[in-house]
Amino acid sequence: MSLARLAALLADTTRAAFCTALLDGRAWTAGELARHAGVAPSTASEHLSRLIDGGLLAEERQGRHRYVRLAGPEVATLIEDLSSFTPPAGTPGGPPAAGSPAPRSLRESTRLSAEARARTCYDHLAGRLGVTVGDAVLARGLVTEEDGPTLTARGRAWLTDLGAELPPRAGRAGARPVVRTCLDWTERRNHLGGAFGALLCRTALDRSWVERIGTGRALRVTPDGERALRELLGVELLPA
Amino acid sequence: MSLARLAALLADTTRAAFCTALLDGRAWTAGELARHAGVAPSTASEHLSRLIDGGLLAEERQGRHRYVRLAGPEVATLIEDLSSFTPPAGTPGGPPAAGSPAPRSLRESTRLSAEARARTCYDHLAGRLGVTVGDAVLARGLVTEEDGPTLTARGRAWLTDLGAELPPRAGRAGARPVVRTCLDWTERRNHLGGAFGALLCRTALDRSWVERIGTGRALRVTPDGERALRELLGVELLPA
DNA sequence: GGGACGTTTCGGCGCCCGCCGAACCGTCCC
DNA sequence: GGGACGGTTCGGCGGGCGCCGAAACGTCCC
Repeated sequence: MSLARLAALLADTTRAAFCTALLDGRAWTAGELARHAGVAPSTASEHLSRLIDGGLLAEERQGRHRYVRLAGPEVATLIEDLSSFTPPAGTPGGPPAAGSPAPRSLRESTRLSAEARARTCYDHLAGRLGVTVGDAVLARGLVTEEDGPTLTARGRAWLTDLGAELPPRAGRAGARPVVRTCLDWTERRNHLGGAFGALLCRTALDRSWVERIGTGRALRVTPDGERALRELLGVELLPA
Repeated sequence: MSLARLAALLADTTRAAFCTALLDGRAWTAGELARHAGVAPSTASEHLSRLIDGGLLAEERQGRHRYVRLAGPEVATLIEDLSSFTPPAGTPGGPPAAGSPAPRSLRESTRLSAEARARTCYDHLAGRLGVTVGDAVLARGLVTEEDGPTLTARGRAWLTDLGAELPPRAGRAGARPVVRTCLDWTERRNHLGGAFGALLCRTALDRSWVERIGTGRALRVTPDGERALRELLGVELLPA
């Protein structure tokens, strides 16, 4: 596949909307995506097939449902890179954004504020929670930003204490970078991505420090989570 | 500009060919690009205007010529990222590649072999020279690949000895990373990019360690360059 | 001034692609 | 079995976009 072909996959507003939606890291059904983008199910179906053929999405069939998700972290990174190339607020999937219509319903509005508080961004933490954790990790010297974000020896030890382990090839040439900064749409500041960010998020979910709210990308911090944040990172969360 | 709009700029084979050509880091005239891509000058003109409007290219008018180049390192990185996403040999701008027609002329063939030996990849070194330098820098501990490529203290000292200086904000959040690996099209291995790679290339050109051959991206290593490589990096170049 | 040349603007053509609705297929559940 | 529902396939429509050639504009050089 050529550069042009790959770009063409993302060059359609509907397909782009699908990909941005899938940036939450979850699997969506074809119908959900169709409604989300405001197109007929038949149209969505065709788009999905093209995105899958192109290797951007992976599918998983369950009964009469067709679940799709981003094919991998590289795809998420690619889409983030492209999106962050042009952040003039108001992009679909972006922040409430001046100039874009205000949320039309109460339901919509609570969803937005929940997502602003804490959510996933592909496979890592975002929203105020993500930015706060990122700041704390930096302040405690677990990660340094000298010469590009890097996990320090201290950070490595911290992970070991935590009982969490990075994938063996993380950071090697061609593999996923250990630490990546990712521009947070709602906070307009960086949060942590990369293998380290993903590991943190996975750990937090595994240990029930955070839970999914409903079917979206929004998260809730549990009491266990608040305690863990305080003890491990010295972070005191503001009340919602 | 939305994700889709940005992608649409690269979703056309002609515009993609322009961008890949411009990855050599030089400024091309509109006519050169038109001939390179095999389209009428009028067509090329329109494409260029769109790419410039979209912020991917920068233009500079000189007399009756319109010179264009990539708007910045971020653009180069973006295009590299997209291209490297799909390296099934035979891509335009890629390696000679099995399945693609062999070079049709002697001129073409010598150009290709010169580029395979040494060339620029946007603003850093590529080809066998680029890969060799990358290996040496790694072997001497100037750069480490633990946890993502990073410049070491030793590398920093080496730069000072050399009298070369990184831009002040390099590596900071949002700024250009100091070291980046970039997949080499001809060698199928990584060479060095990022601010460090660019600095090396600039220094080499400034001090006449390498020279441009003709108007393309190909480079020639000068006798001074061979000496510098030997003394600074312990590299012995193979005869062409 | 005049000719060569690089570039741009404008019409016009043709194709590709995204969209929908209708019909159909599978799965799930009563 | 039958109905509801999610997804897919197909035909057809419309718009956008890339292409070219012709004509015009600017610059450079004789």
